[in-house]
Amino acid sequence: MRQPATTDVAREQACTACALAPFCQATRAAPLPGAAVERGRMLAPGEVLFREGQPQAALYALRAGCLAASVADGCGGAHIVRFLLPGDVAGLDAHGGARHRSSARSVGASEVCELRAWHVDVLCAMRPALGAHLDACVARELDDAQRHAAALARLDATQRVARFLLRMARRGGGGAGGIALPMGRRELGEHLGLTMETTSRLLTGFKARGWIGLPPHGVVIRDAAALERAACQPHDP
Amino acid sequence: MRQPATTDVAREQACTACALAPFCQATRAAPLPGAAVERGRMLAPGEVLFREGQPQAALYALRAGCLAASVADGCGGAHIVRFLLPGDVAGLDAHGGARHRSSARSVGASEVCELRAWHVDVLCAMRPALGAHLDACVARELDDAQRHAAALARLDATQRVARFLLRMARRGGGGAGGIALPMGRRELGEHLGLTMETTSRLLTGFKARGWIGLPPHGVVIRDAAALERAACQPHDP
DNA sequence: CGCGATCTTGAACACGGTCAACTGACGTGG
DNA sequence: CCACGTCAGTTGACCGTGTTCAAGATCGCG
Repeated sequence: MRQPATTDVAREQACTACALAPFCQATRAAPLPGAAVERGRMLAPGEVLFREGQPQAALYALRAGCLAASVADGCGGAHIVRFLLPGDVAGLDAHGGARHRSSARSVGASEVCELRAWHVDVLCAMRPALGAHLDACVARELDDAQRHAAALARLDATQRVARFLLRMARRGGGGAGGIALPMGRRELGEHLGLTMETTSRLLTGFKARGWIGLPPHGVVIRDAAALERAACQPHDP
Repeated sequence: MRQPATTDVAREQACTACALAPFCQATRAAPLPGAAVERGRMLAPGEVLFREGQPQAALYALRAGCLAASVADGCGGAHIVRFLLPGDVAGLDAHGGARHRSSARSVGASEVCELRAWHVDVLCAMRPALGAHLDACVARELDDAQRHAAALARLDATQRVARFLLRMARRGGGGAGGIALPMGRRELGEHLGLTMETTSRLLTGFKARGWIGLPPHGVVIRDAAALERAACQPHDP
């Protein structure tokens, strides 16, 4: 739960559940033509993987660390649409088009595998199942985005933070005992539509009630049932 | 601008810009095998086209009227993710999966064309360009959803309403002079993350400043520049 | 040790929600 | 034809949540 767990163990865990596994030599029984996935590119903290409007160069599978996907709000600000954890794919926002519609930035240090865009096209043309797999990934992102919008529109701050923690836990954000929270309070707020201050207050509030623990750069969930309750009923003191 | 303009003229306008045109006999030079699109199914006001969790039966192209796409918020409420206008496609949320992840309800009376799901698969397998076309439609929906989330998270009520009006105008929600607003204030609020009252206040506020006119079931934009300004700078009296 | 960034905590304010009353359009039935 | 009911929209007064501004705590790092 310290800084990004870039051990070999963590990387291999990510690979078995990686969304690009069907494209990857390392995890396939039947080999694919050509060396599909280029592995192990490192990203420095804050480094930008791609930016809104840029032509799509590749798909990226996150092996270790954490990425933030964001879109500009047209008024000088940006909203973090989602956080990517090991095993997730970045760059699918350009699927069916040629240009990225969102940006991706590394939170802390990260490691990604690259699958060149032209390679994606070639492989999907040869194996229709691969194209369908990507379609399913995009559909899941669409569903995510719509549910996120629904949460922003209808839930109060407490519900949003509680849901976020439960979701991170369900996604296995760190496995043993605690969830890793590599992003700062400000970035958390930029994702949940809250200010840094409100986010901080709510987290310490949860901690004060014994629902969570707050080690540095992480969270441990102590009372999931209480969080589930808070995630649904509005206006709970 | 009265009730849904279900004239033949309006229908044909929708057809030329329809997102399912590549699948439709009526608009293609080169015919497709089989009668692909079944045209002209009528929907009563409030009628549900499909619901979250149901298996996907078809894609639907809206010919006339207006649909509301919504997702449940998990707490007994629902959020309207977007409004569909003539020429838009409904049902793409199940692309790459088998079940709908959102619901679609008719606002007022509507008319849709159906393209059976199995037919979509067959045609996409035969003509890869058709599959790519649908991918592009899904990508646009994803982008829409993410920008909508950004607006809900970072913009105040005035900015959201102003943007909504400009967007509707840009989408050609009714052509000559005025935009059709078939949905009620409540539904408008359910889309913008506001209450009926706030939505009403802001619209009448815009009208009082001469920025818009408010005929029944519609809006006319009188000062687009002022709305653009309001859409960006926050907290304007 | 001291500087800077991140996080926490406090107090006052304002935006938008809530509750409530009122208006006007429409449709039904006496 | 008007009385009546309903429903969508409008308007007003009040209040609460989350923001804003500001000060202090905590930690990492040179």
